[in-house]
Amino acid sequence: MLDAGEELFAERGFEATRLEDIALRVGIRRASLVYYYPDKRRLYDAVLARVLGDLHARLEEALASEAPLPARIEAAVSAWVEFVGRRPALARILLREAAAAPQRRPALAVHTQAFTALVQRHVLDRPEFRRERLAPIDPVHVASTVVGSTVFLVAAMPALLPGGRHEPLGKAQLAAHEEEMLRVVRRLLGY
Amino acid sequence: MLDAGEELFAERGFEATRLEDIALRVGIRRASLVYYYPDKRRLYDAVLARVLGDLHARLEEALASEAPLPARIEAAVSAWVEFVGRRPALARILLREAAAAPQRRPALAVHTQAFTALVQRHVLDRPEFRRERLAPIDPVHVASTVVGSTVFLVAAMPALLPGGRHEPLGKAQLAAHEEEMLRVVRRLLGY
DNA sequence: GTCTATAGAGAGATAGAC
DNA sequence: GTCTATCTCTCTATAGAC
Repeated sequence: MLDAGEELFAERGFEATRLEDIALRVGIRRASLVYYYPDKRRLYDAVLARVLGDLHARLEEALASEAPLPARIEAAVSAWVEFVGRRPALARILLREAAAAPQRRPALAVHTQAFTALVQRHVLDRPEFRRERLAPIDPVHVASTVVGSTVFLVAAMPALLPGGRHEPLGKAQLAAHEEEMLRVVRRLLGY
Repeated sequence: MLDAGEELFAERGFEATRLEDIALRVGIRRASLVYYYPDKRRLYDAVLARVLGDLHARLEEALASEAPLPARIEAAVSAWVEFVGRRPALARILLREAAAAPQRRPALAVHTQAFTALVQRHVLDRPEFRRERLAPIDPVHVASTVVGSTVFLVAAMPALLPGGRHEPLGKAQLAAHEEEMLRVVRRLLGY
């Protein structure tokens, strides 16, 4: 049910997705959805909460290890790329949320806070981080670059490749992208 | 009229945008829109055609100059960043189109062709390009990185910055991003 | 060109049986 | 839990006056 919603909301957007289609994919009728979620918006919220929760858990795992700081950051970037590569619906959902005017994304706002807190706790607040000689770059800019190029690649690129082969993106391309992201982060963080 | 459509389609998406709102912004009534565009989809197509046409013209200007190849490529990247920075609605529209499942973006398909042809003609087909010692990287990947990180930054970042200041993105941040994109392109193209 | 008025379709939400 | 049936609303599209 959340699976069906995740896929359809991602591919069509909230407004264009019909509850009928979600129900059909699950194998029940539209009215039966109400038994689980009182309305469309709450179903969407549940989809968003689940996928972002999963991502959050994965990133926390990478960031909270015992390894030194640069290795932990790189592990988080790798985890991110791998996670999105395996779950392209997240890429599409983030693209759509990013496209919406800021005042039109109340659902996402709650979650972004959790991610900034995560980075704050495991990176920015750490004494090792303060000792790093950083390039004079806004960390939000770094995050935006990594997130933006990854989601765009995962969502848009398969269709642009010759041969008509779509999802999922090839392993080689994903690995190349991961390398590229690591390079960007290393340079921006100045180590 | 195209201005109003561009902004609203960008911020809300095609489905969620009401013709009523577009008409209101123009200062006429909904039914009067029909005099110019027979239906909603054609208005959207016209919006897309205009903004992508403008971008195409700007990029062609940058790519068709007499300068040597690396300089022309860099000019195109700079033109791209500057163009999107001044027209954030394009960023949002591209984000939405990228998010849509491939088979659900007939409108964009026509235009992407024009851009790949542009690159083909002014870059890939040039003998100078063939002589370059390139990193073994897919040019589509390069384009995806530049486009994706820029549109995401322009659309999403203003809201993430402290102070509640939204659009447009500050000049300093845009300039920093442009530098970053140039660096990525230079490295990926191997010069 | 722009309007008012209305038709018509589609979709979410609700009621209540089984 | 899942269904059928229906209500209600919103929005696009159309007709036709000015």
